[in-house]
Amino acid sequence: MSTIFDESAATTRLAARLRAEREARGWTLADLATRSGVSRAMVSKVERGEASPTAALLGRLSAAYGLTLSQLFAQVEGGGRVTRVSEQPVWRDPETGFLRRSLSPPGGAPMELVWGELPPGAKVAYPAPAYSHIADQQVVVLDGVLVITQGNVAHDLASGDCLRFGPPQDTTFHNPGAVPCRYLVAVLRAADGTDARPTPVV
DNA sequence: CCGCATGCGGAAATCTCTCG
DNA sequence: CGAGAGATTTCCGCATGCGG
Repeated sequence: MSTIFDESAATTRLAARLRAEREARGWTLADLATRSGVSRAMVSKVERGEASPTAALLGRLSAAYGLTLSQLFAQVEGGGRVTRVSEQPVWRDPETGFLRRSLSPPGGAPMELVWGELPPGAKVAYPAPAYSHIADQQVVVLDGVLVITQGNVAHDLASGDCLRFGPPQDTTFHNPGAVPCRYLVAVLRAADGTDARPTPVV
């Protein structure tokens, strides 16, 4: 019985991706733990698929790699110009039920589209480093209401409203409504040529 | 308020690799 | 082949959120 997506398969693929990224850099678990601020034990569990990382944890790991979350979720294979909905990498935050779908076809384009669904009352927090490799990011709300808080500034968004993100700050997505909030995110990656040395994370 | 489930981190145990 | 060092996994306890 195939659903639109398979979350356990997505978790397994993400785990493999995280390990591959670490090994490609020649980092040990301790190296990654130091750079991301996540404990060695937790990194090990996530890489083995024994723990489901929260959005905040994934944000820290992707920042340590110098990748956006979209790049982390992107399938390595591919190259077509169309990704069918059944092929789009999906990830659900176990803590909040937040659903994230990478829409853009793989292939390294600097711009990526991401689909988000936030359950009623749900709140997802991303640490500032998660945005450190993004040149520009804009969010448009499709259905429901969304409150995006950056630093100590809250932006109330309703259907059709669009927010352009500022410089990297701790950011919270909150759906204060009674129905799920659906929104679209356009991400422009920072052009940072050689990524041999990711920006150190505070 | 209590019990349960889950994410998380510290410390200990175990495994792997290198060198003499 | 054995010792030592480093890397990885496992165990255990704490914190938090949720439902009854």
